[in-house]
Amino acid sequence: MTKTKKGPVFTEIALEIFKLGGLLVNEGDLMGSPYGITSARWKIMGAIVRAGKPLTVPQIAKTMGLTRQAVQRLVDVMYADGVLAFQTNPEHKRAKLIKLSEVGEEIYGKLDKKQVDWAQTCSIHLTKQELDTTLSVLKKMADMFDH
Amino acid sequence: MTKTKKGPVFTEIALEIFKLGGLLVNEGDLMGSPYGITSARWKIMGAIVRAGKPLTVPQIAKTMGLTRQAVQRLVDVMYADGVLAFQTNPEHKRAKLIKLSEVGEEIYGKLDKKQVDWAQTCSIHLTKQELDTTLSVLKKMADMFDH
DNA sequence: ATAACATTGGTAATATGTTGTCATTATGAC
DNA sequence: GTCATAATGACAACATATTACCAATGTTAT
Repeated sequence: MTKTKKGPVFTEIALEIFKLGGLLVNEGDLMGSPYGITSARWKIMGAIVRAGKPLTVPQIAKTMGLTRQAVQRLVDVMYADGVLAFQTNPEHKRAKLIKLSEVGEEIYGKLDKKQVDWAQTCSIHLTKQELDTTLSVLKKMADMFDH
Repeated sequence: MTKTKKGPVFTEIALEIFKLGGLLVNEGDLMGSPYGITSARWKIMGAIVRAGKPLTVPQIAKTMGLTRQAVQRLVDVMYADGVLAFQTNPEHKRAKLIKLSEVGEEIYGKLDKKQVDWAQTCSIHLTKQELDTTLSVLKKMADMFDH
């Protein structure tokens, strides 16, 4: 009896993550559309805000699990759109630090307020324990593949 | 006291799902690369196999949570590559039924074997209960946004 | 200091996915 | 049967992401 029933469940989880990824992008796009912000751009802003300090492009990429090229592209268009600002990096001449512009800060504030309400509403029918377990499992999964 | 601590955890879960989505695509691409199959194409094949019968493009899209256009594009190239085959639909002249070709069946068989081992290995450090709870939460989340 | 190596930015090609639009074919109400 | 409506396929424009490559800049070992 080497078989377990865990493998198939793991597979179902993977498929559900694929589906949910798309659905969550939709949700984010909807919430951000009044401000011209897409899910991808919102996540860039979030990575910077959550870090509590300006970040370089590779640092943002690392945080989000994306390639630096993908982040670079977004950062460039978001700078052009005026929601991000650059700051010279005292420790590195080439790698500029990225922060939110004043406009970006304002937009992010409104988005974040919306998002907090959204998350609270979404979690009404889920228990704290269920959510904690889920987050713990997802983190373990990410660690498993993160290298 | 209207505040709960569930919202922030829900938000963390959403961010983890974004990251895991990318990591899982990588895993699938790696496993499929010996057969020229990417994650996206593998999932199309999986949707058909798991249905147990040929499906139309919109049916595949519905199953996977994608738009029919995205699926149509993949189905067309996979037909050109010879891994999918068409079958006239007795109940609908316009919507052809899609099934795996013989080559597709053979490739899928090998992929599936690999994937079963992979899922079992991945779930070693997770309990059945953790996995069940996680799947349940993810499904509830998907239902929440599925309309 | 210099040489080897790693990091960063930039660019291009490709894959995946969305929205929007149009024409065609099915379906259903009457 | 006819007409309004829905579903399907086809196509285009765009957004997001990857890999691959090159040039420029930093870092480290010697």
